[in-house]
Amino acid sequence: MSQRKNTILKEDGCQIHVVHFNRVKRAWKESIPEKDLERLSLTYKVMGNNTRLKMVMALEGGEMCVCDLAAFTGLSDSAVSHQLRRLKDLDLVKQRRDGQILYYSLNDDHVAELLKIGLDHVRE
Amino acid sequence: MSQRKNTILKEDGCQIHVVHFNRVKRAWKESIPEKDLERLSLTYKVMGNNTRLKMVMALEGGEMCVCDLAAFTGLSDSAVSHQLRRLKDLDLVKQRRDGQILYYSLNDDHVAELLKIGLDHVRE
DNA sequence: ATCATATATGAACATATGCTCAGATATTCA
DNA sequence: TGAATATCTGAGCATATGTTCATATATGAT
Repeated sequence: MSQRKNTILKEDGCQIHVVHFNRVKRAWKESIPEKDLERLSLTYKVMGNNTRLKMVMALEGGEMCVCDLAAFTGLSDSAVSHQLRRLKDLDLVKQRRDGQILYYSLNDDHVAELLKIGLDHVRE
Repeated sequence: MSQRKNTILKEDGCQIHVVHFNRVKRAWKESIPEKDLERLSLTYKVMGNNTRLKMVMALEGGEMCVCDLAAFTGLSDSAVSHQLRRLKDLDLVKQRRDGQILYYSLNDDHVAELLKIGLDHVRE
């Protein structure tokens, strides 16, 4: 294995400098479609915020409505509603209407699994 | 269960309006320490970015050095180095030096698990 | 219908984030 | 030792993000 950077001329004419071009090629070949990557990173990103993460963790204990989550987080109903929409856009939570009240809950158990593994990691 | 907002006077003197105060109290009681939450949300946040996520997924296939990751992502060595530091600060990756070359790899299998569950969720 | 309640939405603004660039470290080799 | 290579770091800047505020929509009660 070479221990020095090699200059590679890619098909598109660009020059790059790498130590292990075979590893780069493998990574390219194994990489998932850009669209999937985009959605995956959005999924982590949406959990990667104190407010939203608090909300998601609260919903682990059962469904709650917007104003409950606002009281819980100490934010305005509006702020909570904005964040709930982001969580819903990525299918992390779902909603159920009962009259004027919208009840939010975790969408599936992937979310709880992500929380569990994340916590395991943080506490290791 | 009441279907109307109730006005609650908290111990700190603040008034809040909630439908289900018991649920809010339970969520408070079950919530994790702020410091853990902060680190947990940082962990998701650091994965919630296209560049860093690409890098982490590439490292699933084995260790790579900075310039390999730069070539893989199409970014500068500097940009990659900055992002690797963020990943390392949260113990998502570790490094090993061999001469001038620093090899980065996934720190533990929590990372791979997070990737797997995230992908399951996105592809559901 | 009209009004009150619960939630959603868009604009605006302050802060955070990601990249680039210039220069600093660290390691190897002559 | 000094030059070359690989990576790191801090500042700066353009863009993204999170909250507030004002207002809109949806449901229920009178």
